[in-house]
Amino acid sequence: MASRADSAGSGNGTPPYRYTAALANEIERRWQDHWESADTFAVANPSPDHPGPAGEKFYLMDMFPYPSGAGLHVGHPLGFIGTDVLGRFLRMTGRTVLHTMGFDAFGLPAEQYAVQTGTHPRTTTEANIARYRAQIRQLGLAHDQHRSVSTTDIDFYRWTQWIFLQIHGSWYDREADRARPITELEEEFRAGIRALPDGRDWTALSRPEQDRVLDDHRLAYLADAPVNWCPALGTVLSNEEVTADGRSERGNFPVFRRNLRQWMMRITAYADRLADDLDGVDWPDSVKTMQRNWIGRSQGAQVRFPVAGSDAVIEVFTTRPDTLFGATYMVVAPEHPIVDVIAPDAWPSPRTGEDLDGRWTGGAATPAEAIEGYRRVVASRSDLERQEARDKTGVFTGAWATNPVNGEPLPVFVADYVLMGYGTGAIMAVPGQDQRDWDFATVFGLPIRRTVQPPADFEASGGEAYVGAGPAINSANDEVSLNGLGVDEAKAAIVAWLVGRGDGEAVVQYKLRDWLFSRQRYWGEPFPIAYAAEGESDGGPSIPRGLPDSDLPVLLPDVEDYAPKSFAPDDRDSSPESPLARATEWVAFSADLPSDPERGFAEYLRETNTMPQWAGSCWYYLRYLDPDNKERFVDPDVERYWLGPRSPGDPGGVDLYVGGVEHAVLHLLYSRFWHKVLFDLGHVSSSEPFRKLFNQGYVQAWAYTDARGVYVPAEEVVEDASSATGFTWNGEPVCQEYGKMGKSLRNVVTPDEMCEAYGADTFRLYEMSTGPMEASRPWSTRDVVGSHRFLQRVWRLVIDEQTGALRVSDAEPDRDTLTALHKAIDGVRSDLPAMHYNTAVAKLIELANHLTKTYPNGGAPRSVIEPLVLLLAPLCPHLGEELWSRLGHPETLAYAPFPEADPALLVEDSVEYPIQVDGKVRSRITVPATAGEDDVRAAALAEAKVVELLAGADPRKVIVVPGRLVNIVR
RNA sequence: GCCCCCGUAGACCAAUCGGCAGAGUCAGCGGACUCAAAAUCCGUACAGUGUGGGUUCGAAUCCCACCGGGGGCACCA
Repeated sequence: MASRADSAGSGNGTPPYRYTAALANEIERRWQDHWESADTFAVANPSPDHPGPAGEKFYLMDMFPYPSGAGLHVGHPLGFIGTDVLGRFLRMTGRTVLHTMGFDAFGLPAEQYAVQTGTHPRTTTEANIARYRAQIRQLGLAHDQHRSVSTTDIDFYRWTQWIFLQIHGSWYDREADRARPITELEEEFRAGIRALPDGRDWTALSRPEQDRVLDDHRLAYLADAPVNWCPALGTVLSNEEVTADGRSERGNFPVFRRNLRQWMMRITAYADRLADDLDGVDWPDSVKTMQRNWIGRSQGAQVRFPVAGSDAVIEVFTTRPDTLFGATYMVVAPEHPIVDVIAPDAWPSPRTGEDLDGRWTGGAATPAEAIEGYRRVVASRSDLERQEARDKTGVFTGAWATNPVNGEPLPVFVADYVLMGYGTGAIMAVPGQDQRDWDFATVFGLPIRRTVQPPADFEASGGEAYVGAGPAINSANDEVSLNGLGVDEAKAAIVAWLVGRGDGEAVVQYKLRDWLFSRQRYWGEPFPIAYAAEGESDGGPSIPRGLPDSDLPVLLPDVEDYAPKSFAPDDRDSSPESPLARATEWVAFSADLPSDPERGFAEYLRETNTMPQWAGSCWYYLRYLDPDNKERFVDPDVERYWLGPRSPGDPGGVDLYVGGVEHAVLHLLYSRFWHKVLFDLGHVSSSEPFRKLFNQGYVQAWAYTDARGVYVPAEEVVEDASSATGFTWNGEPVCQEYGKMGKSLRNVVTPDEMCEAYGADTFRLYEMSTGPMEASRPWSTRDVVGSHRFLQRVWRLVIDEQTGALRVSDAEPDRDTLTALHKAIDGVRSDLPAMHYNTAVAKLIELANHLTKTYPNGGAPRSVIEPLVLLLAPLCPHLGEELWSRLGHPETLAYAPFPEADPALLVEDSVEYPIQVDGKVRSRITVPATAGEDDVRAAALAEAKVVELLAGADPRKVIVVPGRLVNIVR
């Protein structure tokens, strides 16, 4: 590495004015300073005295980074450089570009560092941000620095708290299908326009009772719900933060389901809109699919099965009501409360006369004993174990339910393949049409009845449950028959019948759960919420009270100890305890809260949880628009200008949002939800935050392990054909593997090293030329020199390496050179906006190579060199500015017009056509570019080799593809 | 298990509508410069597109099956 850095610098024989790393660094510093002092990339908002920038606006955005202590590696800036190239190109084509970068700075690592060292997380965070800013600055990114924000800025999180209060102060009106202020709901209750869900009279309720009714409707609410408790982290986590195998995404610690009282966000109210509105945004299909899967909408029916000898009714959700006649048993989740209601004291006498199947009872003396035993087994298994062991287990509850379609008795089981968290936590089991039910029925000796006719060879070829389409069979009672109907018709028919009898109805189910929004951490936004210290007048649970806007921001208090109470990773019975709870001076305060009007001036206790890291990232793109606004989170006119819909049906939003696909569900779903709440409440004019989303690829890297499997420093590994693995480190063979760049794999390369060794422009060019923006690609330090050589050639075309003088001439370029230039312009102009930077670079290299060859002793025409410099400038802005200024232009080229291709110069004078005979290239002809199809055909048929091959016979077919080829079929 | 994406020279990557497999970079090879080396420059070889079928005058491109790699979901009724 070190030797490469030296070699790219100036050596003894190096000409004095060569474009070396040292010169590049000097140029880059100078232009970065210039851009900063001239405020080149600042962009103004429209205002009454300033109607708005002239060009059509473009709001360009990167997913903002978390400023980690490790700093940037060469993988991080890939997207940042890509958006910068696009932004610079758009500016040169007359667009008004808003591009800046902020920091997502709340979160665990700074807090964990604080716990270890006692340093305040703000200190660490600010130092990391400063380092990031310096690293980003040296890359020459054209950001409007005035608009940069950090989620940890008090000025920023004040508005995060304000938005929380908006959400807390809202409810979802199903009829209007939008959120409305909770005060309007209260008014409707008071006026009697809207009935209370449980039929009580609003005016007869006490104030705390009224408040609890309202709390039940709020979009942010406290709930005792099963949450993901991570003892090792000492905090609860959202569903999205838990991996499929039941561990924390951060740290990979065990997570347990526990009932705890926590803040939730009613994102489920928006499930339909979040799914449907994906149709209107320009996002990758993969991300849309992931969000749709996560929301998991499915159409089906809810059906009620009465329990024999009891008032209890088991309600099930099914997507296949057409198979109702095939139900042969039922299953409820082990945690389902109805289990305790329906289980009889003793095993029922078997209906058929023989003894109850031993497999059903698990050998227990009573149903209660069997259920208790099974619950214990289930609880002791982790989510991971449950998924690995997919053998069906369960136990009979002793209860029988009645199938509403035919009155058949169905034994009711508990089994952990039915989940409490989905649907109603109970199913009707149809083994004939569902593989899971088939498996369970096989284990427990339950009957199997087909109600959909499988194909003829289905069972012969080993088919078990048949889940495909087909005519219904065995499905009729005295009133309704499904037999012969297709699946969809059968569903409609049976649902209509169920509805008529009051036994069920069509419903829609979602996998999406409400969003767990509180964390037991220090380094996050405090909630603007308080609870009456003396409790509620009726002695019921405390009611959370929103603080008035005038009390914002609620500042994070200083504390001695930043750590939440954490526990052994597998201590499932531990309970969370927030670090803020220990800041007793901060927690207790006196106030006269408007949200608690009856109490008057009283003692309150603050909420001691903090918000999750997602809170700030849910709306930062709005603050970029108006970062200094003291009155509002964003001025409505400013929001409408940058984000507003541009045509009917357009959702509005950021014009291009670039980031990794890892946020496909979490961040992108949460921010869409917040944005829609703000839209419903009239605070923003756009109904979606991000009109277009683009997922950039990752820079990956090779890593090497020695014989013990330990990672060795990748930069010290050499290729060695004599080694069995092809690589050696200190002479010892090492194995190559491919993965993320990171400290643990010992393969980190930093942009700082690259800037030092080659300059930022070389680094930018290299990253952009290694592949299309959406592709992941391996990092290869030794390849960077190729980009550097190209920039040296460009430099040499303009500047004499010996004297430093300009080498360009005022000569007229020849026709070939003009065509080469205009082809390059044409290509680059279409490649850059498509973010096909790799091919744009190739076209620039081609042009530079043409010029080098055509003008080997200098004197390339200024009329070609200047467009070349402008074409290169978005990719290599420092070099672009430097050459532009040396060519005699005093103004920055950041807003110079991007060259346009002259179509007349794109066409060659003549075209060479390959002549295929029967698909094989046999000959070539050259015809004038103006030749028509008939001329080309005639010329091809007259060609000597063709005449010879045809031997006088008429060809069967002659295909002329204009500009491409001729194919003659004999 | 289900769904999605991707397989092109030694490596990274190009190839409008199906139309001559090659734009560019690295590495390789040969040469110029040099006492020599580095740097720089010039020149150059290299694959028939993962495999097997199909459609077509013509397939990297479209269709089917399989193999390999990556990602997502995963007992969601």
